[in-house]
Amino acid sequence: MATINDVALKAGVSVTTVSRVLNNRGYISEATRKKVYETMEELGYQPNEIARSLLRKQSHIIGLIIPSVSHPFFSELARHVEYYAYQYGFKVLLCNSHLDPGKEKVYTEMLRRNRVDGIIMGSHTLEVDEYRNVHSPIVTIDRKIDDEIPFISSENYRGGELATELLVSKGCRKIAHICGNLELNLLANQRSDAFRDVVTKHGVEHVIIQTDMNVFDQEQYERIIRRLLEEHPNVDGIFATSDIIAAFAVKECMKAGKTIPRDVRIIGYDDVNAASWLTPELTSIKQPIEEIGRLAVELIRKQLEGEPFETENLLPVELVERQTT
Amino acid sequence: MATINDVALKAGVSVTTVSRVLNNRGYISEATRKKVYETMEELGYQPNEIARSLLRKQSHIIGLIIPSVSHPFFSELARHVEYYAYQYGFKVLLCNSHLDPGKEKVYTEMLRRNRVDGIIMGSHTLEVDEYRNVHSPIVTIDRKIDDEIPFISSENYRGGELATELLVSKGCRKIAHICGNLELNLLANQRSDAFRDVVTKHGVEHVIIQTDMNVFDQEQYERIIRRLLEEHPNVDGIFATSDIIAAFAVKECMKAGKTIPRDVRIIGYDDVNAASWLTPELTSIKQPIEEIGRLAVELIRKQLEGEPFETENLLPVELVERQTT
DNA sequence: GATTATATGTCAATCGTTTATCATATGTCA
DNA sequence: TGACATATGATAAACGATTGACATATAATC
Repeated sequence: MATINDVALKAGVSVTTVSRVLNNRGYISEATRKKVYETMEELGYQPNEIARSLLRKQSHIIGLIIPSVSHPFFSELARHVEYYAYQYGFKVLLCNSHLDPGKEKVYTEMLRRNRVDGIIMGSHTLEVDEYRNVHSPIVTIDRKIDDEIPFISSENYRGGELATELLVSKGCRKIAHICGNLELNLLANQRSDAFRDVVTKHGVEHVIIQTDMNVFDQEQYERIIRRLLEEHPNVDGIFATSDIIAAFAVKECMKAGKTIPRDVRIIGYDDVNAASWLTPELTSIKQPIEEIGRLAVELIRKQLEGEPFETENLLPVELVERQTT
Repeated sequence: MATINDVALKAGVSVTTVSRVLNNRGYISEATRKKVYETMEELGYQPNEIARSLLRKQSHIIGLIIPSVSHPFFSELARHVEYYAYQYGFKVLLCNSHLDPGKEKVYTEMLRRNRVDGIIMGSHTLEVDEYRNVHSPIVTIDRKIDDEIPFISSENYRGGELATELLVSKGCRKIAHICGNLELNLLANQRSDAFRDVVTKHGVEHVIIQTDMNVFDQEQYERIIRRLLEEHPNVDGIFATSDIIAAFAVKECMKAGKTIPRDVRIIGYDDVNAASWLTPELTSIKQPIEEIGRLAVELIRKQLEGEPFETENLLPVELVERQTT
């Protein structure tokens, strides 16, 4: 593979000159500039970014740690992160933690060894101290670590409120709430707080069920929901904490011979694309996934450039009513 | 950030010794090894992989270029690629081309500048020559470039056959086939060849409709299918070339008051996770996505290590019959 | 004719690591 | 005693670029 030396040699100029052309600094005549570009073309020369990174102490790489790209929410998030990263001149290193603390730790170390410019953390099984040990700019999605590390989240409490209020206002008398693991210190848990509050306020009967949030075990979802319907056959409203869970709820309800939304009203969360692929189309609480992705990259950039930035970033959510309520 | 020099200084040994510990070569006493490890721990030292990459001329990074991670097929593929890459000690750089030839070109150049060890190409808008210019190991998904570059695909013709035969055997009299852009030189187009052959063989009436394969324009799908149902109200079988398209077909058919599978039978392709989230669950042709991902990484590895490898890799497909047929 | 802007070159240091070479110990074994 | 194995160090080159300092040459400008 051609080096800057080869280019200089072949073009009959010095490496300094080639470097000047490459980086647009100092005086360069149009003639040599052209000559150099031609030679680079002929040799198929591409500057070695690794050498540049070493010198500049900037890799222009952002590490993205998420539970799994195959979860619709994170796959959409990853797409937007990649899109905006690219706009700002960053590349994205993809890491799926599968919510395994060991893997998550190893990934943060790997990213550190590779001197990434920043890390976007969407998976949270680590202890607070371990985040501080990372030493490079971090942005956290849906979890507040401390007052230093910026995080992005949407109005989870508001979302839970909107969802629950909707079910109540539609006349549901017994509402089930299916959420992720409440042990994990996630801001998403505020949705469940809101659920509890609203349902209590209106004196509506309710059930809360926790899952592992593990998309790969789809059978777990089926099992949990089937059990819910068996133990509480009179449930007439379900608020699921993700659209995927909601989709399974729809499926199991229909299997049980219930008509949606007549017998059971169901609302999901996130409003991923898949929510509108379903029949009936899923009512959901929309998170601004694109904006979350954009902001995450933006916050890394601001930290790098020493610009001031907000630590708390709460984005608005929105009720999208479709056919399941 | 601590360097190997800092470690050596603090541990009271030479850099050579630290390097020997780090790379497990030469003689090292247990005592110094321990001392060095402790010092690294204290300093939070992580070796600079950029410097290593420069010297070793190996970045241990694989570039993954796909149309979009938010398309379920590619999001699952990306997850498996990342998983196996990690097993082999590679990292994954994510690139979404959005099927834009310009972006795809720029991405291959970027990956080249970053000296990635290999590229997995799942997006194919480039000319054959441009693949050859990449110079690093490539694996292509679903497209054959030439006799040199290895590609992975599944038995597309067989898949098309299975799908079409199923619809015919269920008694469909007029079958629609919705496929991607047949201009792109993709092996997936063989599904359409099979469709044509089977349908002709049985003398069954049929329609073929092309789409842009652009997931982000979901309205396009809706429009296309709505038009199909208007212009050919007597269609009683639909073979879609992706599960997403099939999901929209299900939705539009139900909107048109048709019962599935009584009035219209629908079969998708890929068998992504989402296929079983739907109600009714989608019949589909299953591609071995995990194996495709595994093999892709494996083929990069083999090229790097100079091991012999197969150029043509055709993996088996499987009919998964569910509720839409 | 002196000054200045433009254009290019040489040289060497630097980024953080690895590794080869050579040197220098000490300890062990025949 | 000599030959080896073990353990560590000093030194320098290399990976591929960038950059500052300094030199030199031509052309344009006052």
